[in-house]
Amino acid sequence: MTEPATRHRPARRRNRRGEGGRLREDLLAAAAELVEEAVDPAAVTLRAVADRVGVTAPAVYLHFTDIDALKLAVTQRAFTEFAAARDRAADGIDDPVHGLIVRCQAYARYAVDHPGAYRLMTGPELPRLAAPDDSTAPSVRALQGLARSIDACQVQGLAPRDLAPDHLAALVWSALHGQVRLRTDRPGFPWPPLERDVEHLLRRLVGLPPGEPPS
Amino acid sequence: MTEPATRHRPARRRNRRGEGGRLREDLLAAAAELVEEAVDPAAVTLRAVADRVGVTAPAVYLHFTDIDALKLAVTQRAFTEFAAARDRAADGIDDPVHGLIVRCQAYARYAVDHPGAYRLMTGPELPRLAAPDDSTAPSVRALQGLARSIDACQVQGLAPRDLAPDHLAALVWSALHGQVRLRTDRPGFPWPPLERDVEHLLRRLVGLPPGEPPS
DNA sequence: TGTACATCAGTGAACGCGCGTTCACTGATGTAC
DNA sequence: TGTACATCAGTGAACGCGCGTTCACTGATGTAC
Repeated sequence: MTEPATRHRPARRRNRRGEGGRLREDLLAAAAELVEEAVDPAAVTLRAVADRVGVTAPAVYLHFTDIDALKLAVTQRAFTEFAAARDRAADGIDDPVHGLIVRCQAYARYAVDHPGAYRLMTGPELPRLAAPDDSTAPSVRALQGLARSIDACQVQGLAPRDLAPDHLAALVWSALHGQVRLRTDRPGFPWPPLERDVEHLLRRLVGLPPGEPPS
Repeated sequence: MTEPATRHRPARRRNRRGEGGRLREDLLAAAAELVEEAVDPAAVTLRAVADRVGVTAPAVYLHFTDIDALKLAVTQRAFTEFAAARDRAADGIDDPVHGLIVRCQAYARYAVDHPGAYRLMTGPELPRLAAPDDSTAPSVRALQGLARSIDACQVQGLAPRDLAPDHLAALVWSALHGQVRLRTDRPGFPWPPLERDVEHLLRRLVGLPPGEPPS
């Protein structure tokens, strides 16, 4: 079923003295690759990561206290990249409605294109890896940003005030999450284009006025 | 971290001749229990199931060809129960709007109350266990039922026809899925009451008229 | 009603596997003199 | 400029564990006579 982990270990040169830290980067990159390739998150093992880098298993302990620390580091890096992708998409957009839609589209696009990282960030594994605060903080911050975007639309009269921005943000977030997870887990289903669906969700949930598609 | 699997094996009497089939039921029940208890689906192992029943591991092979067959049987049973719970909730309701809302609330309620079974039914594991048709058929059938409910609302003029029932059904399904999965995976978040959120989602996505809450 | 026997419902021991983790070590390389 | 040496960046072998799966077996029990 799964390939044995001891395969294709590439030739690798030992780092020079003082450059041992490079292995840390290599391990993170390899782990991120495996997270994306593996359908089953349990397939991301310490030995598989070490093997992909071309190093023996104990070498991982030079930079991480255990396999959980490595996974947590991968997750934290993913959160940073994820947030950056959303910021990049909304960069320079002034219209709050347009900005809200584009941000949510970027959310869904990144998640669908990085299903492994997204699973790690939102799945049941993170609470086990991180302290309660660390595991919820990034999501809570993203949610607050979403609530602010919705509030901006409401303040400018572009959306009705019938539900609090916080509450709407939670509804939108969960709807986006469902879109992403179902598309990832049921790829055989004839899904409509992602960006259009996200726009539909937003317009309907937030009550945005109909307008030309932003993308 | 996890309890060793070889714990608390209860005293168990061997079944009488001709009643060996009871073990099959016991195994299914024990596996379903473990599915609900385990945060990590990988913790539902053949040995853990056998141990819970009070039987040695090889006894499982008396009734299932391998561990995947057991998991698949658990999943199929869950699908049946899940559908029955929705039917039960909507039983005797004539108003299509009310029926639609109640059905979706029953969907979300069952899923939140049986997170393990729901994960098995909608997660990435099922496609590996079952043939493509078997893995999508129950969801597709449920989705068609949802589309019919939405269509009924549209036909009676209780919802706008601005989006096809199929498309709306997919949007609603994914939104429910997101609600359920996030509530399950981030239980620390201050979620509003589930039934109210489901009603909000439906009214907004489908465009139902505001009305008194059905529950 | 009593007994031999076939069958049924499992058991017990063993296998190879990959896992995370430990420990003592090695060999290249920068640095001090 | 040459050399001794400390340090760095890993290696290699081994551990105990739980896993799924196999195989030969055993002991209770229903049935045929």
